Amino acid sequence: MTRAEENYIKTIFHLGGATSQLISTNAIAEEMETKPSSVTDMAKRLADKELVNYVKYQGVSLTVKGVKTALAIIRKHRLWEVFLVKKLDFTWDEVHEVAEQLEHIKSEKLIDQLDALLDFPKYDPHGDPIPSKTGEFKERDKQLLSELPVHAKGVCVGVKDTSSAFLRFLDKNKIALGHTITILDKEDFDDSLRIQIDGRELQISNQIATNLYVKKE
Amino acid sequence: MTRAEENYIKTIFHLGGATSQLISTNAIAEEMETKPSSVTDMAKRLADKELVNYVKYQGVSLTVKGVKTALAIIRKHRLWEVFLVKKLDFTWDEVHEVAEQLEHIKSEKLIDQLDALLDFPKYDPHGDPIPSKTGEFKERDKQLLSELPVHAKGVCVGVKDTSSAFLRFLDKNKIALGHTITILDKEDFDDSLRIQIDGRELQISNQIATNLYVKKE
DNA sequence: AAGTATTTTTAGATTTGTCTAAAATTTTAA
DNA sequence: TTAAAATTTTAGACAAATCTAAAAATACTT
Ligand SMILES: [Mn+2]
Ligand SMILES: [Mn+2]
Ligand SMILES: [Mn+2]
Ligand SMILES: [Mn+2]
Repeated sequence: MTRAEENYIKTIFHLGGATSQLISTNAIAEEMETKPSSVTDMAKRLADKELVNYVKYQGVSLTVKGVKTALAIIRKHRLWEVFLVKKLDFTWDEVHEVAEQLEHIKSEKLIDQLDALLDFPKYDPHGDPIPSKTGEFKERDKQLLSELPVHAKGVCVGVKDTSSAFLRFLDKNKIALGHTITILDKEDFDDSLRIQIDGRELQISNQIATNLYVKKE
Repeated sequence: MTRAEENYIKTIFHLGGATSQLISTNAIAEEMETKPSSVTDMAKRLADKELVNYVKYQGVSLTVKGVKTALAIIRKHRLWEVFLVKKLDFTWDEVHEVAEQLEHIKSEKLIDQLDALLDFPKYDPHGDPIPSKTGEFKERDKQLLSELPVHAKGVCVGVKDTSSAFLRFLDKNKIALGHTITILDKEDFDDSLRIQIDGRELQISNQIATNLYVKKE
C-alpha cells in the first residue's frame, strides 16, 4: 500500500468507522484538504484493491479488509504518539505531526517491540484507545464535560479538539488527563462553568467544556 | 526533499564521499538497482537544486550543500539503527531495512531527543561512526583483519560486509564488536587464519578476514 | 414536477519518478 | 587513428497522485 492509499483509508475510517454508511466524496475531500475529483480517482483505486465499497455518486465505505488496514495504521499512529511523549519528552501538542509520518513505517517487529517498550499502553496521549495487534478496539466510556450536571464529578480522560491551541490552553491551565473535575456552577447565559480541579477553582467557557471528555464517577 | 532525492544523495555520498571526484551514472544506477537513464534525469533535478555538480557524460559529485544533506540522512539512519538494537531488541542484521525507512522521517526534535535517549552514541551497530548534529564525521582508525601480521592483536571494531548472511555468521561464531582477536597463524595456501578470540581458537577463511575491521593494539 | 443548486464524475493536464529504445558521446583497442 | 564497444543522454511512454474545467447525476425548492 502506498502512503496516499493509507491516508485515504484512515480518513474514511475516521469519518465512518467500521459501519457500512457511505462516506461522500466531498466529506473526504474536505477532511483531507484535497479536491473531490482526486477522491473519486482514489475511490476507484481502493475499490480495485477491495479496501472500500464504492457506489458511484453515493460514496465509499470500508470493507472488512479496509477496516483491518485502518486499525493497523491507527495502532501505529497512537503507539508512536505514546513513544514520543514517554520516551522523547514531546508535549501532547507536538506528537501528531511526527506520528503522521511514523505511522507509515512498515515493520511488524518494530511495532510489536515498541508496544512492549511502552508497556502495552491502552490509550494515547490524547486519551484515544490503541487498537490491539489483532484489531480489538473499544471506545472508552466517556462524555463531554458540558453534558455533566451541576455538582457532578468526573475524571478527565480525553480531548475532542486535538489542536495545538487547545492542548496548550489546557497545559497553561494545568488541566491534564487523570485529573478529577467537579462542576461547581453553570452559567445559563453563556453555558460557561465554574469547576474545581486539583484543589483550584477555574472558570471555563462552553467551548472548552464541549471539547473535554470526562468519565463520570 | 523527496525520498527519492534523499536516496540518490545518500548513494552518491556512499560512492564518492565529500570528494569532488565525479561518480558515473552507471555506478549510481548499479548501486541503486535502477537504470542509467533514470539517474541522468535525477542528476539534472539535483543539479537544479544545487545538491550536486553535474557534468554531462562525466558524472556527479556532491556540493557542500549535498554533503551536508547526506550526513544528516546518515546520522538519522545510524541513530535509528542504534535505537532498534538497544531499545527494541533487534539484531544487527535486522536493522538496516527498517532504518532505510526511518531515516526519511522529518523532525529535528525527534532526532535530537533520540540521540539523547541513546546517550549520544558515537558508532552504529556495525561500527560505523555517527555524524554529529553539525555534520562532524571522522572515520575510525581501523584496518582489515586480513592486513594484520601473524601474532598481532586487535579489537574488533566494525564490519565491511553488512549482509545478513555475514552478520549472522559472526553471531553464530560469537564474533562481536569489542572482542579482542589475536592472529595465531596464517595459512599461505588460502590465506585463512587461525585466531584466538574470547579464549577460544577459531579457523576463519580469508573472505571473513577481509570483511572484519579491527583496531590494532 | 420542473427548475435550480449542489455534488460527483469525466476529461485532460501536470509533476515525480520510472522505464525502453534509439541517438550521441566517450573509451578502448586494433 | 579509425572502428568497435561501452557509456550516457534523449525521446517518448507510463503509473501514481494531484489539479482545473466541463459534463453528468443527484438533491433541494418552489
Ligand atoms: Mn494524532
Ligand atoms: Mn492522538
Ligand atoms: Mn544501515
Ligand atoms: Mn549501519
